[in-house]
Amino acid sequence: MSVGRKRSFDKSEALDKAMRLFWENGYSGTSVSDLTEQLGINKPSLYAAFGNKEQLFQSALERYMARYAAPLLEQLTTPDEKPLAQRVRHYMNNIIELVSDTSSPKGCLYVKSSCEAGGTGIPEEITQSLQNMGLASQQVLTTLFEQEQRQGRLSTTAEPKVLADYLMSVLYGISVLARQGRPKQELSTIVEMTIKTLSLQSADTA
Amino acid sequence: MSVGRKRSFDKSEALDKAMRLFWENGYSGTSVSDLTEQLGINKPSLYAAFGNKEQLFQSALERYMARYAAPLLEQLTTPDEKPLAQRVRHYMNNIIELVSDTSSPKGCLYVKSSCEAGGTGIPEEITQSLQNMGLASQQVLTTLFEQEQRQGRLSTTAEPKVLADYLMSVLYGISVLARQGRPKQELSTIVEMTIKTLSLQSADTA
DNA sequence: TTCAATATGTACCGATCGGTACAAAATAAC
DNA sequence: GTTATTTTGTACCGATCGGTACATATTGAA
Repeated sequence: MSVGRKRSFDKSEALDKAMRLFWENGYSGTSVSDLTEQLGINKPSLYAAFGNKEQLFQSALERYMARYAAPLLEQLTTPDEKPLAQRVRHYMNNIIELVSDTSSPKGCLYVKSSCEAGGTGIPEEITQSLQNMGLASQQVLTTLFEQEQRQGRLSTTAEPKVLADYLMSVLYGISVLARQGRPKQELSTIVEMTIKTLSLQSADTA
Repeated sequence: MSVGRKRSFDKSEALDKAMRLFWENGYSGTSVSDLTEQLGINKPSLYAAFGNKEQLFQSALERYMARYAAPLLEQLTTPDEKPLAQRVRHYMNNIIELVSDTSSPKGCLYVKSSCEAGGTGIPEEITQSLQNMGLASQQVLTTLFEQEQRQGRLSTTAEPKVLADYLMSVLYGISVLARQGRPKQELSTIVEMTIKTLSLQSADTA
C-alpha cells in the first residue's frame, strides 16, 4: 500500500504532546518551535503530518473533546436508574478530576481557548469550531434534562435549557478556578452547592 | 515643577485603550505594534510612559479591576437593608452588564487573563498578581457572608467560604459564556438559578 | 537667551515568528 | 537494482517580535 519512507514518530503521540502544549500555553502562547522541540520532530515533518499551526490546533482541540469531554458527557446521558442529582454530581466530580489532574495542565483546554478566542489572537475558523462545540454540549445537556422531565424525574416547571446553561456556567467557573490552582477538595464543595439547586428542581422533592 | 517637553497624549486615555486591546486579544495576542498603532503613539513614547509590555499589562489589569470589579464589589459589601439574595442578584446582574456590554470587549479581562496564565505565555509576575486579586475577591465575599451570618440573615449552617467560592464559580462561568457571545437575557436566567441556591441558605426561609 | 530635561520620530537591533525549498535518506513496487 | 514516492534534516525565507540608540523638537527654569 504505502510507498515511501516511513514516518519515524507516532503521529498519535505527537498530537497528544501538541494538545498538552496548547493546553498549557494557549494558541498564541505556543510557537511552532515549541511544538517541534517538544514533539521531537522538525518543522517539515510537523507541517507534512498536521498541515499548519492552525490545523494542528484544530486537531488537538478535537482530540481533547473526544478523549476527555465526550466520554464524560456520554456517561452522564446514558440511561441510569440513579437519581438525576446523583448522576450530575458524579459528572461534575469527574470534570473536577479532569481539570485538576496533576498529570496534565490545570483547567480545561476548551474553556481556555474560548477565552482566548474572539479577538485577533485566534483564527476565525477556530473560534467557529469552539462555538459549535459549546452549542453541541448545551444541546446534549438540554436534551438530557428534557428526557428526565418527561420521565417525571424533574419538575415540570423546570426549564431544561436554563438548567443546562446553569450547569455549564458552574463547570466553566470550576475550570477557571482549577486553572488558578484551587485544590480538588475546594472545588467539590461547589458541586454540592450546585446539586442543592438541582434538587430544588427534582420531582420527588417538589 | 515639570521640566521638559510635554507629553502629547493623554496617559490615562492611552492606558484605557491598552486595557481594551489586552481585553480583546489577550497578553500574547497583543503585540507592542498593535498597542502603538491603536494608542496613536510610537514605541519610545510607550516605553517611556509605561515601562515595557509586561508593566503596561499590569497597569491595564489594575485599572480594569479598580474601574470595573472593585466598584461592584464595594456596592455589594456596603451595608444595606435589602435581603442578601436580592443584593447578590443585583451584583450578579451588574457583572452580566459588564461582561456583555457592547461598547467593550466581551467577557472579563481577569478571567481571560487567569486562563491565559500558568504557562509560558504570561510572565510569572503577572500570574502572581492575578492570584492575589482572586484571593482578595474571595476574601471580600467570604467576609460579607460571615457578616450576614452574624446578623442572622444567613443560616448558621452555611459556610461563608463555600458560598464565596460558589458565587465566584458561577460568575467566572458567566463571563466565559459572555465571551462566547451569549446574550444578557440567557445569562440572567443563570443568576436566578443561583439565587435559589442562596435562598436555601438564608435564615428566613430555613 | 541659554540650558537642562523630557518627549517625539525615525531607524534600527538581535531574536523569533510561521512557513518552505531542497537535497539526502529510506521505503515499496516493479 | 531501478524507480517512484514519502520523510527527514538543514538551511533558509520575509515578516514580525519586544526593545532601544540617537537625533530632533519642545518645554520650564535660570
